[in-house]
Amino acid sequence: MAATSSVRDRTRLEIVQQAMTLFQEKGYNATSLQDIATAAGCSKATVLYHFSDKTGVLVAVLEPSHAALSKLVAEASALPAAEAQELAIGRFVELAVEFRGLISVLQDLFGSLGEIPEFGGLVTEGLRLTELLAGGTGNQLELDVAKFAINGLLGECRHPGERTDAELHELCDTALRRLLRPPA
Amino acid sequence: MAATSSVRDRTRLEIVQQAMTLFQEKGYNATSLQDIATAAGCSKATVLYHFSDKTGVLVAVLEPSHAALSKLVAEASALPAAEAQELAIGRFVELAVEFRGLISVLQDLFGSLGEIPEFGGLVTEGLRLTELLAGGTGNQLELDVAKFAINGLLGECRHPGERTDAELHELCDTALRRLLRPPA
DNA sequence: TTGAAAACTGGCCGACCGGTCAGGATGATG
DNA sequence: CATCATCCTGACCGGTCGGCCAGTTTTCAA
Repeated sequence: MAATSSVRDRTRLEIVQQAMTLFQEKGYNATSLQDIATAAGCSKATVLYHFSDKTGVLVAVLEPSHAALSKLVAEASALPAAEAQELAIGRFVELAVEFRGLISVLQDLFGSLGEIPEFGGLVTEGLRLTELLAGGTGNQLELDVAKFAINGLLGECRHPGERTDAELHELCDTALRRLLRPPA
Repeated sequence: MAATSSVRDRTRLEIVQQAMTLFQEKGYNATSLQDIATAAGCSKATVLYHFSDKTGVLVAVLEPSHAALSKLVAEASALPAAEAQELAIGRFVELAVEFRGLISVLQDLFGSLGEIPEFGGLVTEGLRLTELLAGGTGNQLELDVAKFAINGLLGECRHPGERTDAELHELCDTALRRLLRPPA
């Protein structure tokens, strides 16, 4: 009974999907509410009827990937350092490939992400992921290299097409394993 | 006789310097012509008197770093692959540190850089740098890893303060040398 | 000193932005 | 069929943006 797709749900879904596409193509800031509304086949006012404001649309677009990241960090955190690093590398690469289109959206907002309360957790989990990738050592250089790795990976996923998922996966896996030293 | 700083040159310089600071602090898109004018102590119309449009200010701000990149690419291109790679790594790291503040500006514009004619050369030279860093091999994976490296380095230079130039230099050098295999 | 060229500015314009609101259309329920 | 909540929209608002232009001020050489 809960699975019936109400009119509400259908419209919301259409808005979120079209917004996701536009955010990936033009970036969050360069996409207007009118753009989203036109693509979704409704009026700008309708978008704002379903979402509190433009940020609300962004939160909905990013929700699945955010949840996946949270899950990864939680699982890896429960493991010893060495296994946690191994798990983090493998699953993070998978995640990056799966959500490759959304990554440019994130990069577009890196400076202002912290200012949106809904994304406080995302920032925290990003930092936690850095530690996991660094292999649990407190070594500052290794931590910074891990951040370097994340940046490289995020940047690499930006340019669309041209690369299959398999190719992207191999590239990210290779680069991460060259960069990240196993923990001492 | 050519070195006398005319009124024109003094105002232009002030505008460019203030614009550079603002672009670094808030990003290009988030900085308005009025912001630049206020910081430079003149009116918005004056900014547009000295520069054709907002893009013109950006071109002037980026000109020194663009020139430095061109020089690096030109010098390295004249060398055999192995020496070219070595030179490219060392000098590119130095460049990144020297212009670290401007890098966030570049990243802010990565999607739209190609649309500005003045920056066509910059994009071309970025691609050429990729080849040089990859060690001249046609190997696609190594080329992609080189791009990965550039992205990581650019991303790492974004966050201001906190890291001294020396620390940033060490980090970038370490990461690049781990990532980039010497040519076969 | 003077007059033309260079430098500068206030005020204005059209476009677009995110967001609000009163009211019309639609669909489920009795 | 009537009713009422849900869904949706056109019109509008205050604000910011990049850019333009007519006209004033400053500079500087003759």
